[in-house]
Amino acid sequence: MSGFGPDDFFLADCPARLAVELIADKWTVVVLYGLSKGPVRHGELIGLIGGISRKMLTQTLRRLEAHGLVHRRAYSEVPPRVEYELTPLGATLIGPIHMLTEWARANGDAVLDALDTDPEPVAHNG
Amino acid sequence: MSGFGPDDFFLADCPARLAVELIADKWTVVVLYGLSKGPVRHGELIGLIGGISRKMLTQTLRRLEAHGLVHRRAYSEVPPRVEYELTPLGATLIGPIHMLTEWARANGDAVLDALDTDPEPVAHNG
DNA sequence: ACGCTAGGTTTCCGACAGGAACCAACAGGT
DNA sequence: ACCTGTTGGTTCCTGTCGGAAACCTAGCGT
Repeated sequence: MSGFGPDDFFLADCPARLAVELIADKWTVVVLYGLSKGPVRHGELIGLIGGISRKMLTQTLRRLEAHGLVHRRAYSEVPPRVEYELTPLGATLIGPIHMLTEWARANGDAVLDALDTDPEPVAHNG
Repeated sequence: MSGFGPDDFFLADCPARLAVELIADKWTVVVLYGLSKGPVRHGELIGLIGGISRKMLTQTLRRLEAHGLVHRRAYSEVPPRVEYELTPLGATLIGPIHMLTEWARANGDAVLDALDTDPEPVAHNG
């Protein structure tokens, strides 16, 4: 009746679930989007992504790097220069990510409108 | 230079960013996936989604409801029965969500493999 | 000698996730 | 009449995490 197969990533620790939890994160989607058009520097991302802190950006990039989605290229220059780039595996995410961002662009206003419209007192419990 | 337009949802509080942050969340993606095939009861989702607690499920559903993506239908029966269903707006998310879950199914193993393979000491700073 | 730049880490504190226990409402058994 | 089971939800407590600001490293220009 459920319509789902038994391996449908509902199991808490299956690889698919872990993969989703890796990218279903407040900053990860935006960072991946920022990387989707080619190599970008740390500082560029800081300036590009409004509201992110260096700490969270580094943390997010490290996690993606550890999972093989992002490659970190540090040049031995002064001042230091570091570029981040999607790996081939990471590049397979561009499609899904862009679908999400396109959806957000198309429906962001509707979602915000609902916040003001919905509050009819519906009484969730008694 | 950047290749991004100025409205490219990098601004911290633009509707697109808020919409992404609404669904880019540990549980939200899995819950939306659980709803993607039709109305589901609260208890069904609890049994279906490994690892989620009643509290987090309720919280996630309420947030989606407030943003107009999910509709809550409570039947006045005993014991109580509550069904959750995607709204038309919520249904527009099925495509993006399924792309994500398909990606996760296809690449989950690769992502986990990278965790064991990568740890070459790369020296991120000095 | 000093400050600037660029990437990163450390410190501190408030907020939130998560689990367990509790609550409400009524049907049905005894 | 009383107790129990079912279902959905909330409350309480604690550990962890996010976020801002300060600090660190290393060379180059002046």
